Amino acid sequence: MPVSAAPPRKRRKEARPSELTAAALELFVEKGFAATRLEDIAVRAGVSKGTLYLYFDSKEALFKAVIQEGLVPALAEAESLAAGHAGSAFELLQALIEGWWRLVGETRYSGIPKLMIAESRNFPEVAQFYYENVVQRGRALFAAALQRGMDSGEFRRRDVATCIDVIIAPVLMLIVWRHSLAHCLLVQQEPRTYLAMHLDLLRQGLLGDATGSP
Amino acid sequence: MPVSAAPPRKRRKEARPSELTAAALELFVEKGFAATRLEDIAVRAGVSKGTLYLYFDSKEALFKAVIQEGLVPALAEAESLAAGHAGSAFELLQALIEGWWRLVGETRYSGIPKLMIAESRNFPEVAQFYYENVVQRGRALFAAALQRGMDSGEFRRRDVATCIDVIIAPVLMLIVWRHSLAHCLLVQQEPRTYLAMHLDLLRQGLLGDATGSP
DNA sequence: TACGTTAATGACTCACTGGTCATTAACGTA
DNA sequence: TACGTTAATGACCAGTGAGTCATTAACGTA
Repeated sequence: MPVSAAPPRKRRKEARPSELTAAALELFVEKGFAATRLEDIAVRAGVSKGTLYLYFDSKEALFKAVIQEGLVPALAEAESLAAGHAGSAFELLQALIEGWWRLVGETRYSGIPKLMIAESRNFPEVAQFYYENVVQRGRALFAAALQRGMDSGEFRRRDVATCIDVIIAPVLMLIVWRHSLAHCLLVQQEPRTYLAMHLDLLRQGLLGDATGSP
Repeated sequence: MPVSAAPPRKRRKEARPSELTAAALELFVEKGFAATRLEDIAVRAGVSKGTLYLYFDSKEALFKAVIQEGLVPALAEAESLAAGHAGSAFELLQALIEGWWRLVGETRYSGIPKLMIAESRNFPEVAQFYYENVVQRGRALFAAALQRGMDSGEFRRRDVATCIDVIIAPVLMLIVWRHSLAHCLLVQQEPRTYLAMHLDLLRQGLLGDATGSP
C-alpha cells in the first residue's frame, strides 16, 4: 500500500478545455500573462502540464482562447436585453449599467478588461479582436441608448462617441480597480453605491434643456 | 584599427539612476514587469546590464524606484496649484483636471497608473505605497474642492468619497486607454475633447438645486 | 605624464519554465 | 475478463534571463 498514492486519473475530454480556460483566466488576471506559469494553470484545473498541451498549442493560444470566450456571450445577452427594453432612454442606460454589473461585474469575466489593459501592447492581434468584438459592440449598445435619448429630446445634444466613453469610464474603472489595487487594501467600496452615484450625476448631466447648445 | 570599436565609456555616476528609471518606466509600462528584460532597460539607458546593478539591487528594487519617483512630484505641484486657487469650486475642479492632464497626462508618467493596475497584485507592498502616497493624496485634492462646493451651496450635497471616484474615473481611464488598447489601434481620440465633455456633463451633474436631497 | 580610484563592462552561471514525448492507465467494447 | 484506443502523466530538454564578478578603462590628482 503506497503511502501517498497518486489520485486516480479521470478521462474528461469534453470538460477539460473550459476548465483550463477558467483556471487560466483567473491566473492571467491575477499575475499577468508572463508571470503566470502553465504548471500553475494546469494544477488549478486539476490536470498536468502535458494535458494542457493536448488542448492548446501554446501559452499564447490559451491566452487567445481566454479572451475570445470571455465577454462575447455576456455582450450578446446585453444586446438582447437592450433590444427588448421599453422604457425611457435614461432607464435603458440604467438597465445597461445594471446589466453590465450583473453579467460581467459580478462574474469571473470582470477580470478581462484588466487583463486586456495589461497585455494589449504585447498582443496587438488579440487587442484588435477585443476592440472589434467587445469594445465596439459595447459602445454601440450605449450609443443607441444615447442617440435615442437625444433624438427624442430627453437628453441634451452632445457628440455621442465622446459622451459614451465618458459614461463608460466609471463603470469600467470600478471593475479594474477591484481586480488591481483594491485586492491589496481590503478597502472595499460598495459597487452598487458607486454605480448609483454615477447614474445620479449622469441624470443631471444628460437631462436638461434639450436645446442642444454645443 | 578595429572595424567596429566599442563606443568609449563615460563615467556619469550622477545621471545614471534617473536615466535607468526613465528607461525602466517606459518598458515596464509597455510590456509589464515580468516581460521586460533588464538587458533591454540597460540598452535603452545606454549602459550595460552590469552597470544597472551598480545602482539597483534587483529588478524589483528598480521597479519600486520607478513607482516611488513617478507621480509624487506631480502631486506636490498639483497640491500647491490647488492651494493657490481663488475661483469657484467648479473652476477649481476644472483646474485640477486640466493640471492633471498637463502634469501627468502629457508626460511619460502617464503610464504609471496602467503599470500599477497591471502589477498591484504582484507587488502588494508597492501597491500599498502607491495607494497611500498617490491615490489618497489625489483623492484629497478633489475631495477638498467638492467639499468646498457643497458647503457653499454651489454643488448638490452628495457623499464626497463616492463622488470623487466617479469623477476621477474618466480622467484615469483616458490615460490608461492611451497606454493600452489605443496604442494598437491608431484610433486616437482627442484628449481635450474628451475632458471637456467630462466637465460638461459634470457641470450639470454637480450644480443644481443645492437642497441636498440624497 | 604616471598613478590610484572606481565606474563600467560583458562573459559567465544557474534556476526556471515553455514545450515534448515515451510511458501509463482509464474506459468502452467484445 | 481481455483488449485496443487514447486521455493523461511527468520526466526530460533547451532556451532564456536575472544576477555575479574578474577585468577594463575613464578621470581626477600629484
